Amino acid sequence: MNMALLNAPKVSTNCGDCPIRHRAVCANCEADELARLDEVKYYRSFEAGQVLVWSGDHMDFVASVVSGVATLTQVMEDGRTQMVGLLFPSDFVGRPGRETAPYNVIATTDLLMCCFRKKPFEDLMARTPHIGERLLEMTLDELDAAREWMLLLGRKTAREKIASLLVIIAQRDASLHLRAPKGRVAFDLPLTREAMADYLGLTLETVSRQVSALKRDGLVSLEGKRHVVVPDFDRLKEEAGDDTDGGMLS
Amino acid sequence: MNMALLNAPKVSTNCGDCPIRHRAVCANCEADELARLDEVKYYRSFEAGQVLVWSGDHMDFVASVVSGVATLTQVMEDGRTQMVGLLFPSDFVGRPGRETAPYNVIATTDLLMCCFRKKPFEDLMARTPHIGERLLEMTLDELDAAREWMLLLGRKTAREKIASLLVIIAQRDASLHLRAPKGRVAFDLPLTREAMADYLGLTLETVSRQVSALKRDGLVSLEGKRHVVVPDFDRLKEEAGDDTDGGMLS
DNA sequence: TTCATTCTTTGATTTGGGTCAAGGTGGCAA
DNA sequence: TTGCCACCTTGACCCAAATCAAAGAATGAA
Repeated sequence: MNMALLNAPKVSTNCGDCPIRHRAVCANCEADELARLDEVKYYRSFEAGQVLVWSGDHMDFVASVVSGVATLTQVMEDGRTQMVGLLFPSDFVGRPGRETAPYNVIATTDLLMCCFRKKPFEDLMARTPHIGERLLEMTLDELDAAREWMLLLGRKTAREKIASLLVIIAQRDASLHLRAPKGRVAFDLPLTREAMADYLGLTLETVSRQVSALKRDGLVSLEGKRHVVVPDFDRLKEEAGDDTDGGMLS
Repeated sequence: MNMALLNAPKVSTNCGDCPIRHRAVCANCEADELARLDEVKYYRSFEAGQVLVWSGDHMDFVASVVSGVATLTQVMEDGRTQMVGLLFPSDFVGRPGRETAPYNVIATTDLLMCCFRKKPFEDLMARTPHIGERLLEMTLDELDAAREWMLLLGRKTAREKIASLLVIIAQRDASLHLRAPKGRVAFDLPLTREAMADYLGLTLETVSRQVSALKRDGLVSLEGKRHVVVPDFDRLKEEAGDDTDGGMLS
C-alpha cells in the first residue's frame, strides 16, 4: 500500500557515511553539494524514552531519522495527550523557517538522528532546488498520512484502530527491508501500550483489551509483549476497515 | 464525472483580476510569468452541495479557492464519513504529480475556484521556484492544522469540539477581512450540522445538542440556523480547551 | 395555500469505551 | 533470590455519545 519509500529516489553511492534509508536530503545530494552538507550535518543518538525536544522549545535544527522510531505529541493543559506524528527511518522533523517546536518529540526506541543546523540548511535549500522539491513531496505524503489518521481517529472503532495501527507499523517496518507485507508477517512493536493509546485516541486499557481480543480471534499472536506475528496480513487489513486499498500512488 | 471541468471556460485575466486572497500562486507571480499563467488558468464556479471531484476520479487540475468553502472527505465502504480538509479562500487543492483524487471534494457553499491545468502548472512550477516554495509553506501550514485537528478528534469532548470548530471558523472568516477575532464576533456557518459532525467525528444529533448547550450557557447565540454571534470570543476559546494560544507565527 | 423536501431539534434508550481498582509479568540491581 | 519498578492485563462499573424515533422549522414548488 504505502510504497512511498519504494518510489523514493534510490540512494546509490554518493552520500558516503549516510545510512541508506536516510534519503530525505541525501537521496538528492549532488556530488558538489556534499562538502557543504558535511559542514552542516551531524549525528545524534537518543535512548528509548528520551525527549528530544519539548513543545515550545527553541529548535535550531531540522533532522531526519536514521534508525529507530520517534513520535510527535500534543499535550493539553490537563494532560490529555494525542500523538500527531510517528517517525520511522527516513522521516523528517522540523520546519525550515520556524523558530519554536510546536510538539514534543520523543524517542520511543533507541534512536539515531541525522541533524542539520537550521540556518545553513535553509541556505542550502535556497541553493539546491532538489531539496525543497523533496521536502514538498515528503510533506504532501505526511499530509496524506495525517488525513488517513484523521479518519481513524474520528470514525473507526477501537478494534479497527488497533488493526489499522498494526497494519501501518507492519508496512513501515517491511518498507525498511524494501518489501511489501503479504501473507505471514512478523514485526516488533516500537510503542508501549500507552503510546499506542496516544496514537489511537484510546486509553491504554482499551488498547490492551483489544489486542487481547485480536489475539483471542487468531488475527495476531504475540511473543512477549512486543513481538507480533500476523498469520494472514490480508485478514488483518480487513479488520482495519480501510476504504482505499492500493491508492497512495502519486 | 467531472467532465464539466474539462470544458470549463477559459478566463483570460492577469493577476490584477485575482481576488486578493487568491495568493496561492498569484502573490508570487512575476511579470514575465503572467502570460504563461494565463495559458493554464481558468475560473470555475459551483453551487452549494455540488461535488467537484469524487475520490478515485482522474483529476487533471490543481486549484485554489477564490470565494466560498469546500471540504475534503473520506468515506468508508459502509458510509462512515470523515472530513479531512476544510478549504477557505486562498486554500489550495490538488497535488502536482498525482493522477487521481484521494478524497471527495465538495462545495458546502457557492464556490469559485481558480483552476490550473496540471501539466502546464507543473511545468510552470519547475521554472518558477517561488511557486514550489509557496506550496511547501502552505502544505506545512496544512499539516500543522491537520495535527491540531487530530488532537481534537482524538482527545476533545463533544462540547470542546464544537467550541473549537466555531473558533476555527471565526478565525478563518476574520482573516478574510484581515482582522483577528476579539471580543464580540459574528459569522455565518458555512456547514450543515451534518458537515460539522463529519468535521468533528460526531453524529449530527450530538452536534445539535451541544450547539444548543452552548446557546443555553450564553457562549453563543444564533440568528436563524446559520448565523452565529459570539459575545465573548475569549470565553469561547477557553471552552475549546486549546493548549497553545496564538502560535500560528512563522 | 398546501405539499414536499431538506435541515434541525429534542427525547428515550443503548452501548462502546472510559474510569477505577487490583493483580500479573519480566528485567535487573543489590 | 529477593524486591523493585515499569509495563501490561483483566474485571466491575459508569457515563458520554451513539442510536432510534418523532416532530418542528424553513424553503420553494405546484
